[in-house]
Amino acid sequence: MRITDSLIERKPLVVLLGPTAVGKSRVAIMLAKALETEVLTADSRQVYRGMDIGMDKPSLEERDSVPHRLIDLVEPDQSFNAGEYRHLAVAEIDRLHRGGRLPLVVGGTGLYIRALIRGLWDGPSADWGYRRSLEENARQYGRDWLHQRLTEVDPALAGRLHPHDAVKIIRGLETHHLLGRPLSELHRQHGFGKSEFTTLLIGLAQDRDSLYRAIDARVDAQLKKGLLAETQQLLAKGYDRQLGSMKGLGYRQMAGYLAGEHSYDEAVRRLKRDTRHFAKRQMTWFRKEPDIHWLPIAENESTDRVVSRALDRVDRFLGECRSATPIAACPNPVMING
RNA sequence: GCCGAGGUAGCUCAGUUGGCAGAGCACAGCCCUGAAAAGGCUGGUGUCGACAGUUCGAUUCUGUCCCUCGGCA
Repeated sequence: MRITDSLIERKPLVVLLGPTAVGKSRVAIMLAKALETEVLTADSRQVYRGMDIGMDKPSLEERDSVPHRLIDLVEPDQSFNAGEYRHLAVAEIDRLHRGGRLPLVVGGTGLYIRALIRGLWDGPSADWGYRRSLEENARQYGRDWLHQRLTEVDPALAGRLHPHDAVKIIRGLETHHLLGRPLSELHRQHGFGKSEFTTLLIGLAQDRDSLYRAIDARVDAQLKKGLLAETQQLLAKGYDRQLGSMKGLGYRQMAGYLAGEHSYDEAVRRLKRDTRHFAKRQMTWFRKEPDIHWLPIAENESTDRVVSRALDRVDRFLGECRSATPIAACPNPVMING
């Protein structure tokens, strides 16, 4: 399906999101075929090469049938972040638009999706050397030391963050260190207010119990496919357990077992539990995201049926977009990002 | 049937020398602007097995009963 130039001007974008194990990837492949487009993954973990089973990447056959972009971008010991993601994703979307295609973004990383459709403040990425020195100081002077430092340079942000939330406190200190300005002020200026795309957000929703059953089943399937062996290979290549990528679900728990910290059964129990907790956090995030069109799906509902319901929604979206003369009348009102 | 141990939160259990019950796990709610599958916060009313007695007051003491698990028959 090609879309017309007048439509392309509006930069239409379809995003398929939802918690882990809800079946996004399966639906996405069929949706992409129907729309004659590609799958742009919005998953902070599928960017790592060699992490296939744990990150539940689509199979090679699936990737053969429909091009998947924005996966396998870096090695597990390389850093990646929301800013890079946005940069690359915008380029892919642009490429598809130029070819008259409707871009389809699929994923469960809430921040990446938000960053893509509403932007990020224009700041520096991580300074790992500085972060490590802050962590070292925190170890030496106590848990509240970082928070006290942040109170000195950015009291507004410090007031908003819990004293134990070291990751976000460190980002605030880092920004002040690099730019000399409080992060809270830069955030306020950005405000997530602008969207450069006309976006349809489709959320796949499943009732909690059946989603949890799906998670358990998927973990069992991942183990069967060789999650443990994959973890061993990654460790053997020298990827340390402390790496962000190795802290991903699956590798973290398997590495704990391999290090003799707990039994295999305990690793499996933890993996299932942690995956449930993760799914829950995803749902909390998405609940707050505005303008998501939720598709409730039944436990035994076929992928075909879900896809056809999603396609109906996409058709309606394109129709609304087409008939709307002023851009503001599009379903997801946009302000063109100057 | 007899002897022993036990019945307290969804689960495993602690505890109350008698004064409106508490941990771990599970579960739920939430925060989030370049680490985001990361990181962080919050949440415990539960006929303390049932009934009766003693007591100002019983989940705690006493009695009877019911149930579970061992052992002996």
